[in-house]
Amino acid sequence: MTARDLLIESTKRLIWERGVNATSPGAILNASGVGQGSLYHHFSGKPALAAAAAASLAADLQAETDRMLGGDEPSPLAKVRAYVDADRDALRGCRLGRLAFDPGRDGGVAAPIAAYFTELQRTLTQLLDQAVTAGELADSTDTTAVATVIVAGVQGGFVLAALTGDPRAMTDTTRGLQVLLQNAMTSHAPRPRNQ
Amino acid sequence: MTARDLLIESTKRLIWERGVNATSPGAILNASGVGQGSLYHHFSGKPALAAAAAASLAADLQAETDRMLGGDEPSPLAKVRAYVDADRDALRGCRLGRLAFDPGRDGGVAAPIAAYFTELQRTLTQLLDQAVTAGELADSTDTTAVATVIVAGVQGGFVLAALTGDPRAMTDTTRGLQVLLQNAMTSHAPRPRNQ
DNA sequence: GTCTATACCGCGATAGAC
DNA sequence: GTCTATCGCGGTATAGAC
Repeated sequence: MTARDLLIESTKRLIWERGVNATSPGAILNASGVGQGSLYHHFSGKPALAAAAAASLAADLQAETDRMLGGDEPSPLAKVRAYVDADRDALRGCRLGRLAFDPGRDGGVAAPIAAYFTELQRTLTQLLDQAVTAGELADSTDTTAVATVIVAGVQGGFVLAALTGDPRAMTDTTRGLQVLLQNAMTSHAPRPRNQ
Repeated sequence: MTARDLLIESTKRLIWERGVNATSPGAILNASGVGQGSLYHHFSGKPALAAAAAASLAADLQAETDRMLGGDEPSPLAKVRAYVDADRDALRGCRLGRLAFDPGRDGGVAAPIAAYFTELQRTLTQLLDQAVTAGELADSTDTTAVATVIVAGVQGGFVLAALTGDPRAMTDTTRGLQVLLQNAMTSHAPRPRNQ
């Protein structure tokens, strides 16, 4: 493994554990076993290295969600349900979401993260639209709102689990999201509104 | 205002803006106009000051939610709906939730925050239980899951808004949560007067 | 109680040898 | 390309005068 790759891999791991701001070049050099000169040879400085690591993390997550939400096999709704129920290490936090309020999240780091979440929200909305077309969900379903609350719910599950130290915050949250999807299904279509 | 209070108020403001780890004693002294000696006279160090500020922030939020969820006037479900639709400055983040992955969130800071969220989740669950008893929600409602996904959804809305720079992430999320509550209502329940 | 002066250390980066 | 040596700066805290 080249020094450049070692630096990126170590930075990715440290960013997941402590965030960008709290990850120092010294810690990265320690973790990677690379000398200081290599860092500043391959990158202009810490911000550039952090940006490269963030882009790689975003690519990793993108690949994982693609594997879960792509393909033609299960129904659109089943894919969304699978995303909600995916295995998550609740206490470690989302590799990207945990950086939302990290002071080290400058432009270079922020861009790939924003792109990942925008794309995830778009993909889920499309799947929900397909589920409506396929008759899996009621016609009246607000697919944008449902897709957003799913992504937000998962991120908030990570936040609550970390804050309380209790991973059940995540499982309770995803159970609530499944209730939302269940009640949106056509067999349980919303009752007529009185008015 | 005493020096001690000035220090706590300035620290609260800076913690909201940058988090605990990225708030230095120097910045606090600058913001408060207090001398360095006063800080270390009233507090053993930065961790103790941060803990006092976190406790004060938690008390502020507790008072705000008490005002919204307490009293006997509106129905239990209407209170929960009001919490979901409360005014929020999405891009600034939740004063407490944004600290979930802050490396400076040590035991002294973490405890009052965890207590606030545990209590909020408990209160919402109770209100939802009352709503079931009152016939506002279906008997089969998983009140723990719904309460948790509401708290998590709001926190995740903050996260997504910050990550994408778009406050609509919060409004889309709360709309999704209202759909969840709407679909959990019983057909015979009186509808809330707002929306 | 509050102030200024001082100290120590690690962060982030540069210089220049090999 | 990689290494070690060095630098300036700010974070965090202590000392001691007033």
